[in-house]
Amino acid sequence: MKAVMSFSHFLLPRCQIHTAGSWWKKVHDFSRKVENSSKFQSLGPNICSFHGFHSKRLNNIEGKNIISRRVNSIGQQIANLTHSSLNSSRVEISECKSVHIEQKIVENDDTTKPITIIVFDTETTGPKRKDDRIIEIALQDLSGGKNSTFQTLVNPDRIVTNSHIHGISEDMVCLPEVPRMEELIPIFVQYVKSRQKPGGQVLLVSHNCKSFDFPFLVNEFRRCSYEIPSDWHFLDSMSLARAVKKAEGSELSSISLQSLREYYKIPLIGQAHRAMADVNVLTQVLQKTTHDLKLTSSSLLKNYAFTETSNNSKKKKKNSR
DNA sequence: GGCCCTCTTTAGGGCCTT
Repeated sequence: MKAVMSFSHFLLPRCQIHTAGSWWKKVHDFSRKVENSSKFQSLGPNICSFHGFHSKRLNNIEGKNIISRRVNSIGQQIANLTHSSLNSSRVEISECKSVHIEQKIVENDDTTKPITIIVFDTETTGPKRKDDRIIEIALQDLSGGKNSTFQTLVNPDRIVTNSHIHGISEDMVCLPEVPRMEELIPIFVQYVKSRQKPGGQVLLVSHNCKSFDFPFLVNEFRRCSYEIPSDWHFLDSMSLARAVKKAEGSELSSISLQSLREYYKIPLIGQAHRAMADVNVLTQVLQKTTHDLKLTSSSLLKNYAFTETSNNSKKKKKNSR
């Protein structure tokens, strides 16, 4: 018999810039909890601190001492920051009340390898992956529970050319208290690891992932001398949307996230093109599409997912033709 | 840029993401 994994839809707080001055404290609290938890310890010592993992790569880069000092001092910064020094919360790791909704995705048959599905979205300074930078990231672990969502603005140290799209301006991100990518990556990786079940797999889902979010993430990781963890699997939900559109009798007009939202009559909570608002929509779109296509989480992983390694191999094959 | 579709595959155009 196939087990059934319920998706939960999380209510606010999510789509807002949250209240005063708690973002570093929340990261700090989160880090401390994760470090102290037996679950986290079981994931391996390299993940247990901000500075511990991928240190070989980090030590090879120019200015390593500066970055190491910054990463190492995050805890101290958190402790030192006062509410009066911050105008708004930039990072949010939240504990949310969950609301069970009807849509479910059929869990994989192979229950020995539980799959953590995390929907994510990024906002950037522009559409060019080589030149532009990430300025906002939001994630939502569909298994729900404590700390199931994560969102943050990111300081890109450059002009934001497309505020008209997402409403994020330089005034909001080019601030000393907003974390830069090199500071955020360890926290980001640690968060994902903390959601991964022991011995399980992780599947990161976004819309247009292959051509947009994934290459942006790869570039940011490389720029900061980190590597995408080899056990991270990615899924582009556009491939599911194409399958739904192609299905007989489908009235889906296009495979954009907006069209999918309208097609499935999903209400928009928050501002479209803000990371967490889009994550909310995609979470529900994913439930609907997997339901329509009768896909299990293991079939998602097997038939639709890719890793950085598999993606590179495919590119090499293509280029060698 | 990657993917899909077609007026195709020795290619070109449109969609999608910001």
